[in-house]
Amino acid sequence: MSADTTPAHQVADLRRRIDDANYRYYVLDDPDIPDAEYDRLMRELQALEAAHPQLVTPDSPTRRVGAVPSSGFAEVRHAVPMLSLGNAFTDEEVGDFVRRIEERLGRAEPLFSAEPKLDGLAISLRYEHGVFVLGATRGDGSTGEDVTANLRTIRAIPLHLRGEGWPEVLEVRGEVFMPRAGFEKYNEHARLHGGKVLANPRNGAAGSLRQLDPAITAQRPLAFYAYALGTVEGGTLPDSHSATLARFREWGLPVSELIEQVRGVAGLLDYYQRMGERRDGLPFDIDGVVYKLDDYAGQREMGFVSRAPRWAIAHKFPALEQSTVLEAIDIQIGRTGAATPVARLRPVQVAGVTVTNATLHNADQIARLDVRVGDTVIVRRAGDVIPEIVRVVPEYRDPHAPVWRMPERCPECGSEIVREEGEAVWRCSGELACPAQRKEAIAHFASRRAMDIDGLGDRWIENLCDLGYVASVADLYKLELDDFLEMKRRADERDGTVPETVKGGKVATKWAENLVQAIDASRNASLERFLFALGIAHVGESTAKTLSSWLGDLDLIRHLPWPLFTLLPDVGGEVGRSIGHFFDQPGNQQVIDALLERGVRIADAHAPSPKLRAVLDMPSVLAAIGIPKLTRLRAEQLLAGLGGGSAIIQAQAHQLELAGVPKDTASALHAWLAEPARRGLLSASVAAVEQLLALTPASGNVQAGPLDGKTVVLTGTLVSLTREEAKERLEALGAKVAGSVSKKTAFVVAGSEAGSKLAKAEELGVEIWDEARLQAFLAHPEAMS
DNA sequence: ATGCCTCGAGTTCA
DNA sequence: CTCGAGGCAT
Repeated sequence: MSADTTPAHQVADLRRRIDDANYRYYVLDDPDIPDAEYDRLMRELQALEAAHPQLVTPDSPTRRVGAVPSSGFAEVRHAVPMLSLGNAFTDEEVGDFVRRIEERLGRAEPLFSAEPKLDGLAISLRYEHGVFVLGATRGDGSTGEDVTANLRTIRAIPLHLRGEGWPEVLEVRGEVFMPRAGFEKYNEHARLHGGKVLANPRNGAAGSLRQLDPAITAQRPLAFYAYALGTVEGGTLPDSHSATLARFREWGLPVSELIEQVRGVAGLLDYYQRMGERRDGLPFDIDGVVYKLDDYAGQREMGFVSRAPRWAIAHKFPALEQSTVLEAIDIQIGRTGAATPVARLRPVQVAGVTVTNATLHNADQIARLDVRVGDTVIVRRAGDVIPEIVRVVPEYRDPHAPVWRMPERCPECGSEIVREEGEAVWRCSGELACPAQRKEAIAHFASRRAMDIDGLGDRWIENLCDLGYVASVADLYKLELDDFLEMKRRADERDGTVPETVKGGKVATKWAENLVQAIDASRNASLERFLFALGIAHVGESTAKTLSSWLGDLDLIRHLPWPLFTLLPDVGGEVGRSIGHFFDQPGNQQVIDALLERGVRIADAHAPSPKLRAVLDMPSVLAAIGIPKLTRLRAEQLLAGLGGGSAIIQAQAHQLELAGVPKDTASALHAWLAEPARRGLLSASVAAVEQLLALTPASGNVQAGPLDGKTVVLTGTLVSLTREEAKERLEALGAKVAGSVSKKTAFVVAGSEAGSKLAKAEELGVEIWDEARLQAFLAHPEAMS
């Protein structure tokens, strides 16, 4: 056995490699070994130390957990007090801060260190001869609690310093925090296993350090950044803050990469602005930034006011959370009848805007939060723009406030509000008898992505409906200029508003002319948009496109038995039935007839796509109908045995069995067929298969696109073309343009200011194209793969 | 049956 | 953007 494979050497080697791995991960942010490898090293070290207990040292990485649970925390006095910071909320306050320093020091634009203000817990770490010996919370600034055992479990905190040149005693101050990803993951795990769910990352970090059992702290995903100096004995440090932080890094202490050196008020405010923009994208929560005068001589000269230094200040971001009072919960009825509770709030400023409404999603959400009218609630505007109610403040609850219940009747039409078995949403059962659903249906029909009737907004739709000009979307196409003007006159009269006038005192009419023209322009519609505009449940843009491109003709679609729809990609039983149900309603067919009568034309009707031949087979249709026990395989046998689809309807039970179908399947089929409506559906479906086959061209111009079968995703802002144009051009080459990134995505086109989708793509290792690459590809699609 | 992956639907404010 | 839920691959 050679000298460097003795247990002592092996232990030393393993410890060095583990320390290096931690250093690369937490300080350099550049891990070089996978987690599994790290775990392997740790296990190896544990095994060696178990076999050779004499080799165990207190600063071994295996000793991070090991202390027994304590019954309380000892007090620790901070020799150098841990400071609190003054706050600035406005640019003026920052200007005042800088001016005070410049005046007292007699220097213009001194150098500042600008740092993110982490939302965690301030702590102090004491290293003696390079070994971590004591860690304490801030407490009241002069006395904190000894949480050494808990801090030892945090991998970002080195148990001994690297390199050389550290003073005999070094106190490092910094922030312990919980990165968002770790917080989410921890909570997900806790929810699944019935553990304690943490309210937010900040509370998570604080609570974790106050655990009496370090083994619990070890489970929590905590991290640490150093940002200040405490006591120093027996050694010297550089004469500036930024140089000290650089030294910290060399010694293996993690320091945020976001810290910068800036000058002048403009430099400070620019940093604040940039951090504000990046805030949502950071892996941890920050509640502002901190500016510190960089040179220690200047800091000493500035001194303190009470406990806060005059040489540093925290510039806070506007609060993302605010409390306000929930004044009412209203019910909003959507296009599909969904009854959505909306919180009416006492107006409050959140992250720079006034919030008065917030969605409560559905009744379950209200029950979860236990929100009641009159409650004081916390409102948040997080990464997205949409405000939400985070929780109620139970202390301010009126003890007599009743639990909120979904009203039994629709506030718009009085119909019953019902909930489907197993569904989350409650719906108004009034359908098109409900004025709210009618208005929403019309608004959807007219919307940009549907028929695109420019200028027909909510206000006009409301008036047209309320004053009886329009009951269905078809009525839009019989309106004339005078109808609009009369409608406006009556609306003004009703509301007591004064009609708008143009020069010369005449009543304004241009808006009405524009509307008539916009409605006329919408008469030429593509089948895809028209189908989408109808507002069939489960048929959005994508499904409308599928129906249009595969079937091609409105007349065909509106009379097709529903099982046929399920042959198309992404259309299953639920969606197929929904389409069929829509066209089964005589009222809907009448509306379509009226639209066509009043001049709506489908611009791009065509024969069914040749692609249809590949999927158009009788067994699939039979299997889709949902006859008990009748799988595709059985359907095939059945058809072979009976010699055709229509024979099934006439067949007696024993004939079915003769056809080679098991007894139970045969009797199930027979029982199913007993109902006339089902026989009708079956025979119509069988006939439709034949008809469709006859209509579908055998083959044809199914040319292979270079992107056939590939899914691509667009994100960010493109300069040379709009997102719509890019989508169309990619689709023309055979691509499917999806809205979210997954591992199946072929590539992501990232424009400027790309956000989460780009991050997701990077995470999944999906190919990323910039705009130039897209342009090059579109110019010569055949040249690239 | 289970677990992705998409799609549909609903939502706020300037 | 985010949920819920449908479709489909495994």
